[in-house]
Amino acid sequence: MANPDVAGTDEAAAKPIPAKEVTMKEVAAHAGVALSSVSRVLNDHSDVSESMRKQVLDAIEAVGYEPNLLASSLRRGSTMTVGFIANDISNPLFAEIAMGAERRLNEAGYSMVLTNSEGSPERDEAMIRLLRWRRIDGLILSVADEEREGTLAELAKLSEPVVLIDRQMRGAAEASAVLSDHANGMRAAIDHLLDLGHRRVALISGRPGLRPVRERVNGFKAAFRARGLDLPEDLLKFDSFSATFGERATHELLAADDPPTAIVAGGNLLLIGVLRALQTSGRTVGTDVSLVSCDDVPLTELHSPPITVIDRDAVQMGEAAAELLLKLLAGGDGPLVTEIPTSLILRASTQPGPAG
Amino acid sequence: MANPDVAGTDEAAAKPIPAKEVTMKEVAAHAGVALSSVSRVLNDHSDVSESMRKQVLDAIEAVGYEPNLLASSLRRGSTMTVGFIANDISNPLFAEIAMGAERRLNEAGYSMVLTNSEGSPERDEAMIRLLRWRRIDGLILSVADEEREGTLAELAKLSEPVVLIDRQMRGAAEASAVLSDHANGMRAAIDHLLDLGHRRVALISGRPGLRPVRERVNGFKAAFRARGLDLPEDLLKFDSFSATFGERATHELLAADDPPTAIVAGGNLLLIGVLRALQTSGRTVGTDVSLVSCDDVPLTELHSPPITVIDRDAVQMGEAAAELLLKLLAGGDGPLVTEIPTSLILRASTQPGPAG
DNA sequence: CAGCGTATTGGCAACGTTTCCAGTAACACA
DNA sequence: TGTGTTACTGGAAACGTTGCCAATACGCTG
Repeated sequence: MANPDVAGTDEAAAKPIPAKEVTMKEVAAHAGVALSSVSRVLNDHSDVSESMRKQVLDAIEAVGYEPNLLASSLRRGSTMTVGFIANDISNPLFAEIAMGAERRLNEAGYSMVLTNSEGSPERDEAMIRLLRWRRIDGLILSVADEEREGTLAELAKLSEPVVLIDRQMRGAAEASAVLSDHANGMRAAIDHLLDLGHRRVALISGRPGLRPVRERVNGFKAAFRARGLDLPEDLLKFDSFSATFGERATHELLAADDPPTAIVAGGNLLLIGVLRALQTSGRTVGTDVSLVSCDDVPLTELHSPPITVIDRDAVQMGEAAAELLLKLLAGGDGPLVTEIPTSLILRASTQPGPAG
Repeated sequence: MANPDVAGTDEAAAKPIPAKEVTMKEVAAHAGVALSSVSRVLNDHSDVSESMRKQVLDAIEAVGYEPNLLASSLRRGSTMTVGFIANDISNPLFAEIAMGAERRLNEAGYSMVLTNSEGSPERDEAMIRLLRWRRIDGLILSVADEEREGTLAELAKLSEPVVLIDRQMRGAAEASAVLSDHANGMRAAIDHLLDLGHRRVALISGRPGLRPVRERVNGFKAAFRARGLDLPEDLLKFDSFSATFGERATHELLAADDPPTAIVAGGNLLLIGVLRALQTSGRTVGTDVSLVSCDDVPLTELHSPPITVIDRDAVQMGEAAAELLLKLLAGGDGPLVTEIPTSLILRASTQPGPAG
């Protein structure tokens, strides 16, 4: 009576028919065999006769059976699922990392659950917890805040293997990670600018709470120190990795008494802000102000003039992360670390400076 | 004896201790109550005394209980999970749609599983199947091929609600969808170019197998027809939505006898190819060839000259998709369709043409 | 012909939840 | 004191799998 008109009418029922799920039990009944035999066929067990296999497969076909991965995972204790927490999927860089990771994981039979923390540490925590409750087999993540206690606590409760992307966390000497060599990349970029005669070099970046920032600052400092030059402390601007901050910081820098002759933008969103600011303040990239950005995106290549960048292979980072995780899942013991190189791509946005 | 040294040694064991999972059973035992009471507390059932609630919550705290969502979902018959299949996460457009959808779904207590078909219809199918087997409660997707039989078949087997993003599928009059109004956007863009005096207008796009392409072509034709002008059939190039095709098509167009004076790129990847080709062939955007692209990305705004685009709010599309799905999940009956408007953003890449 | 290994199959107890149904105690009322 | 009601609690059966163990049949050896 819940479904008075189940029979007959070919008019599509308003409410989808509850449609009792077809289970292995129905398959077994239809084939006239035991439940366990169906299971054996489905899992390619060795002790299955050819006739049994055929009988069961036919029955599966006949009744339209579809496995229930929830039940299977519950029983097996493994979900064949890996979580991926990105702090901003809309950033093409992360998207590429995710792609690389997913491709490799799929090859190995795992599927990937991608979630977005939108740069919020609270969401990081919530996502880790949720994925843990869903019993993922492993986790790849790039936390929004390396210092956050809550995140560390949530991770500590996770007994499955974890691989960090470009992050290092305290009390997690045991954490596996894929790290890109930002320090050397930045070192090369600053050397290049210094060679061109620039001395007033600005760096606009997110907060040093994150490894990429720390490493880049290290590279930055190293380059100046190596030549016995003073660090232009007043030109280092740290806040968020956003376009709005990039714009604000650039305006501040340009308005100062002794403005920079070169600017390094620490990410593709920051770059957008920097370019906007340069444009509205009427400066020309290259001739008025030299410019270096981090990570190669379409904009850097197609801008006029094209923009010099510190690049790295994001897809490769994702693949490497998946690779490490798979090793750990196979029982390998960590921590495992892969370092991804960076390279400096020279373009017309970097031109000789005052002393050059 | 599987774990001879479980006790005592604080030296971290090489293999993580199997760590028998803490279940509701342990909570019940520790609190000295029945399993069902623990469940009632956890699910905020009405008939629970205050003392019982406290007792159970304390026990949960004490034994460090964590819910097993697999078991819960199996029993309940609902996973509170929605699948999202994108055909290219690395495209910022899809990333924004995904963000919008996830945000809205999270508010409603659902979590989103994002997967990437990388533009492959086979992967589309595999993903739909996998998500079905994982017993998702609903699906948002943008298929790679609207005609593909296999995809239709997989979708037909899915009894949960589905919302398409910018797609229309045969035999799925019953499919809910979020559609953007590409036809009017393109119509406006072409009108604009015709007003400027362009007659030789080229369109570079993916294959007409996808709704956005069909709709744009409709808008394109409508604009010409409305003025009694002949359609420049030779300037319509359809293949893939890739940068390489954009580049190849542009070279072909420019090399022809009567090259276009304006080009419309049907997507942000195509645009990259078009710009590369224009650059290598020494044409200046705006003065030599007018240019219109679809979807506003950083590159279009910051290019010199800035590029005129047919824009739409991608985040809003994602939110709308989630909204529709939530209505369907709440028992509303479909099909539901939301149309998202497009708008033409005029920039310097479109300049007067020969007849203007 | 008894005995035994081999190959295959069936039965059943898990996995960790939720939910229905009964049961209990306390209490008020007649 | 018996009865009905209310407010809670416990027990047990699901949900759809998998994997262990026992059971069966068969062919072969001694």
